[in-house]
Amino acid sequence: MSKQELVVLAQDDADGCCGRLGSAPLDEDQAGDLAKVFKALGDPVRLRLLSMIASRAGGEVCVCELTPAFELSQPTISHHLKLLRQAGLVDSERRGTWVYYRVLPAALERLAAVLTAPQAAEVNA
Amino acid sequence: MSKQELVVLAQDDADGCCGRLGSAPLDEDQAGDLAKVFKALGDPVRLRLLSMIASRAGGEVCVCELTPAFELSQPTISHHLKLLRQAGLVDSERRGTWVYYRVLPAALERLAAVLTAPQAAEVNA
DNA sequence: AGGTTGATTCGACGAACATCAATGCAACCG
DNA sequence: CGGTTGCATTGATGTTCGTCGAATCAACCT
Repeated sequence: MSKQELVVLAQDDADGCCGRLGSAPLDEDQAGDLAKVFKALGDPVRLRLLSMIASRAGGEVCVCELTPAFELSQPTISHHLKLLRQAGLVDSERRGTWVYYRVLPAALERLAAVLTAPQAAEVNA
Repeated sequence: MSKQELVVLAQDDADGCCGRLGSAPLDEDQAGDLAKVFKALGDPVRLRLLSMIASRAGGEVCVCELTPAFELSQPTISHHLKLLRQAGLVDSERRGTWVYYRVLPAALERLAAVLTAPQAAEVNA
């Protein structure tokens, strides 16, 4: 089920200091990978889906619970969930009849780290 | 120059607990506003532009320095900078002949906060 | 004023995207 | 087995987006 996720969220920051926006200009590859993830977040429906999954106590939400929360067709919701999966933000698991989605916290953390300023050299006040 | 920025990055978190993804499902408005910002980040060129601006020690970068860093036309770069501006991520100022861009750190911080998990109620291990 | 350089705006075009109806696949149940 | 329900995939369509060339605006400099 969790086939091809993006690597940018899984890498272990081996090269000293990753891809923080404020540390050094991103090269094309880093920017391309990161852009795919942010693009996945750049849709209201996907953001709501992600927040519905992330804010669930048990950590898991059934698709059967997500779909009726929107005034969109079932294939459309499925499509958005697929994009969130391919972005490496969530994972899914089938248990019997139903499919459950779960957030991959490491992905969100890494993304937040990218945005966190490394209080770069006195941002001249 | 800094005309219409999005409000989502400027609000002061008055309503108890903002729009953290893990706290509660986002409503349509929150999701819509946030999506605009993430959409602005969902392009490799804009990410590189933002990182070039953010990683600059002085905090400011001249457009004349950004444009030649890409194999794209000047209008295209200007367009991307405009989107970053409208997303409330950067601000620009004209000084004489040249225009300088600067990151709005609060915007990035707020965005990072949205992605930061509030270690919600025991993510059942 | 006229000319030059830096930057934004405009108009157009192809690519990518969000959406849906129809179909396909998987698991349950009689 | 055949029927039903839950979810994913396919194919098609209207919209948005990224890009460019051309035109425009802003500031400098004779």
